[in-house]
Amino acid sequence: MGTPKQFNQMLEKLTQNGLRVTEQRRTLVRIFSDYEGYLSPRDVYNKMAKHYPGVSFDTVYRNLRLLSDMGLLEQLYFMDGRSKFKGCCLPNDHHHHHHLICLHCEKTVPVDFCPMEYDLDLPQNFQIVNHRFEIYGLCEQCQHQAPITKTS
Amino acid sequence: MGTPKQFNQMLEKLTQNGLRVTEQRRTLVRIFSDYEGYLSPRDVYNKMAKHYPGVSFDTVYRNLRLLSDMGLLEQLYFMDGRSKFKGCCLPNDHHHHHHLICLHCEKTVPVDFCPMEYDLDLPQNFQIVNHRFEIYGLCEQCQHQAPITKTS
DNA sequence: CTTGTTGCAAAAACTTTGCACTGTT
DNA sequence: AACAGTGCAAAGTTTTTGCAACAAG
Repeated sequence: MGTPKQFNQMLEKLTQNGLRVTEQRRTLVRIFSDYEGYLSPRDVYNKMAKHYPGVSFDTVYRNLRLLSDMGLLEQLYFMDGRSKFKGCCLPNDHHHHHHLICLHCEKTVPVDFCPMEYDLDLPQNFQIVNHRFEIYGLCEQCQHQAPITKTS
Repeated sequence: MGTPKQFNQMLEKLTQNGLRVTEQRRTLVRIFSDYEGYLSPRDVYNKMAKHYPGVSFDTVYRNLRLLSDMGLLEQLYFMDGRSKFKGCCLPNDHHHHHHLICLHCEKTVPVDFCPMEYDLDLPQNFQIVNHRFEIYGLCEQCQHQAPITKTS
């Protein structure tokens, strides 16, 4: 997940959409372009609070929502229902893909394989709208340190 | 999803685990053996309340949790994070499988295809713990009546 | 009778909303 | 100067917990 490139692209897209670039938003964008995994609203709030002791939760929520509506962030509900955000993979890489997700650090690795490209032998009468495919596990780093986190 | 067979199996399993069969639990089990899709805690509460105007939410929650811990119910967080439960497919059918899920009525169709059986060319160093594969769409019935519900 | 289960009430966690003030443009 | 964005406080949801009364075995 590129740092300066993604950072600038995200800020640009903000102004393109007629949004103002406040310090809070700049920080938010920084946080996500510096981190290649998922963060919960609370994680984000904590990171934000280091720069702005006075940030409020609702600002975090509002901006997370805004940025994901705008396509800058990807929101995912984990298997256990927790809401998480991460910076979207860059538009260049922006072909359809899925992710390996580390249960411990929640960083991700993109996977090109998509089950929908195969002949799934699905019932004819079911109209497909969408699908979801995620692989959960432990990345190399976390395999050594991690007490196994529960999956769901 | 069998009705009387599943109903009895579920009650049996309750007593096997040393749990008491209360009217509330009997009703809960009935609800799930009569319905082949996912229900939210609130859905369940509403259905329960028809039989027991005085049921409390916490009883619903407690029992949903108990029954899924015991393996009688399957809990799933949808793509939009909503928590849902459904009766587990019977032990006989209980080989690994995934589901088509109707976005409108939330009924399910099992799918035998599992992406993990293929050679996914994953990074060697990632230790897989778990995976998730779901296909969302509209079942035949709902294709005709349904105003498309948003997916996530 | 013993002990698990329930309903109530209250609280915790998470997310959203209204409003006056502030900071970007 | 105009108005989008922020912080605060308050409220809406969903889920959990403590406790006394109750009911299943």
